[in-house]
Amino acid sequence: MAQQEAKQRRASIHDVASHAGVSAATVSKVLAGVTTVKPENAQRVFDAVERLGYRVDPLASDMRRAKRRIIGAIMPEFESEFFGQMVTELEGLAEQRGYTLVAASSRESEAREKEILARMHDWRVAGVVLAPVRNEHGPAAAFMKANGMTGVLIDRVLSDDAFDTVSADSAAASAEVARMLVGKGHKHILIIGLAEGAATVRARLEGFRAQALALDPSIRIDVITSEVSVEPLRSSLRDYFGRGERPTAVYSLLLKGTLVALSEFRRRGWHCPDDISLVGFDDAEWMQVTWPAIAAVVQPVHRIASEAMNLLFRRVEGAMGPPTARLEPCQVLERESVGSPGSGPHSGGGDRQ
Amino acid sequence: MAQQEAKQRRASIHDVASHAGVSAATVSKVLAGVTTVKPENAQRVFDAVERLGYRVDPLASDMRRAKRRIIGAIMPEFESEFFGQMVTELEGLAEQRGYTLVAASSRESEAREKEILARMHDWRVAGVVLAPVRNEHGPAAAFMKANGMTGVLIDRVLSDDAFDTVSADSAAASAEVARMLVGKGHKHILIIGLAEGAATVRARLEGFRAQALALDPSIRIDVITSEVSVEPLRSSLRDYFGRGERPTAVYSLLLKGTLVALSEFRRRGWHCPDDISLVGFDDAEWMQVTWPAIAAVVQPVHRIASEAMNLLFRRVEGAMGPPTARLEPCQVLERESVGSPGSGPHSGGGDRQ
DNA sequence: CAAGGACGAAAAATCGATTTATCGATTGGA
DNA sequence: TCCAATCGATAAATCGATTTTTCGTCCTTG
Repeated sequence: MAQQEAKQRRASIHDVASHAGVSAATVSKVLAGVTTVKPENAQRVFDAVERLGYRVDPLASDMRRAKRRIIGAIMPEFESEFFGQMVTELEGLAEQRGYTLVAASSRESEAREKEILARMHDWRVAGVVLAPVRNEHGPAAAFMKANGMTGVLIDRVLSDDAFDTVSADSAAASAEVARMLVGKGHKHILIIGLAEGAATVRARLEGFRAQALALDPSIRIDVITSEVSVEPLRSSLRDYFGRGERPTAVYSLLLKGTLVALSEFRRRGWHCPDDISLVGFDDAEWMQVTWPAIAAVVQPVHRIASEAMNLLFRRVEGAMGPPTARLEPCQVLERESVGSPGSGPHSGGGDRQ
Repeated sequence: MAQQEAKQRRASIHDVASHAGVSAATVSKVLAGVTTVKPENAQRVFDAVERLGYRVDPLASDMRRAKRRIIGAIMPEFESEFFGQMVTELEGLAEQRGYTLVAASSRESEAREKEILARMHDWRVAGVVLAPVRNEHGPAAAFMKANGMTGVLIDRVLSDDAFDTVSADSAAASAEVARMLVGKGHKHILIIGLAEGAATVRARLEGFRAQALALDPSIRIDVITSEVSVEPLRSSLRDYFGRGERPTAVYSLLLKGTLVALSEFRRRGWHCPDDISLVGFDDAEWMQVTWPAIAAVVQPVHRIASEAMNLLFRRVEGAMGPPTARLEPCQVLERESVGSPGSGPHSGGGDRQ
């Protein structure tokens, strides 16, 4: 029954109307749950819907409303666990409310980010969840403002004067990492990160530095950053170690940095935590199955996603008022990659101290 | 200029028409590149478009065509590198052709997979790229057939009687792994995998077994599979080692299995490749920065994605003919996790041999 | 000079739903 | 008994494009 006509063309609201012996307007009202329809007619509509296997065409349905039931999501990439989980969460939450999520990857390019946003504006999306490539002051956010779009900024942002923001509490998490490392007796720590991720990465850096120095003013903290990509970071790190610098711990402010640090350790034959300790911002599944397991800061993906969607839908429904800036707490997982300096077989206090 | 009216409502084709002093139909034709328009009028249209910042509304534009410029993508998950890259690739390819990609995660559930598909059918997508949870014979593919949808199946499929399929050449890659392990002298090899991924995983298994036995008929190959999830696999593996089984190499047919194997090695304090060798199907960035780097089969994500899109668009444009089944070659990366049996310090031939 | 094309553009139909305006029938009150 | 209010449902307008049809000119030709 439903099989044969499926091959042809799908039933429209008019087909349902004629089968039920009512007008299309009545069908629309019945399906919208309006009560001013005679129960008998409503039943005939439901029967016809059932018989024809009718389903509302979301595209046609959205035509007549100003805000369409589409949410856009723009992430810098999909390849990492963090953003992968984020998209999964956002998609589920959008679907729960009857919205369709259109996700796109800016591939770490601000130009592309803006283009995608323009295309989403063409679609007249109800709202956008944007994880900016750089920070909240980029061209994408500006475009959203200029065009009166509603949206929420996540991840690489701290606060904004136009949009709600939701991020992991990088500073607090970094302070906890500092307590952990200083508590273990580390007095020379290297921090690696990208300068580009401005707001958030700076928060991670400052959160760590402030806490570490408060605990031990004599501590030495070196910082290596790269402007844009990861590769310069790798060579800087190589130079740094090549100069004979021997920090007893490394704190990476981003996942790719953790990988770079690990591969440099490999090159030099250093082992964690005997030769050097390592903590990374951002957790990944593999980190707990390696020798040693890598200590990491876990971002609350689920909370960030659901808070972002809550805030977004509040705005979509017309909520006014100043933008809010939320920080969700992270969890710091202490694993085997962190030890006390000088406790390993190779030991070595380095050239300083 | 463009700023102020942006806040209000966007310019429609009729606004452009009246500004240019022509009809909406003419505007549509000019933008579609029809040549039967007087150059003078065409210029006026372009000017008006420029002045108003007009952009076609894709939703309204799609209303009148049977096949809409939307492509659906359904993946079992977004969290792994493979599917993350896949979505990125697919999105880029769809965009190149002026299509919008709507991606959704089936979260490894066939029921959800079918629901998503039904929703995409509601959107009247031009085509679907489906990476089925289980294989090509699931309810999702059946739904697509029953509803006359056009689509391409990827990844966990071998061939289908209705849809084009594109997968990594699992069998060939596994044969190469077999050559590698047997060549190193391994005579007792354990294979772990999920039974569920039927077609592909079976191809990986058989591809390995056939080649290994061809090279050395006396070789012992044990197989541990779990029906659905990874956890049973973990406990089976634990039991297996607990019984005193000591294969000299493990070949994992899927990424999660590689993680499980690594974590079991960890529990027992075994090191690669001294105590046991390890090869995994599917590569990940972290695998080359661990001690040791993990040997892996790399799937040609880029080729799979672009082949899938090529085939899909060919069908969207009306191409007929029997479905094709493509297998794209993988690359096997031999890394430090693979050695010769008995060469390590702990050595140990196990209880058999 | 009238009929037949050719050309360019406007008018109108269409896609599939939602929403507003309208209409007919029933009911109530004066 | 007549007008007004109420109820339920239909007709029509709308959303923003595309596509088909129609229409008016100008040109050509017998």
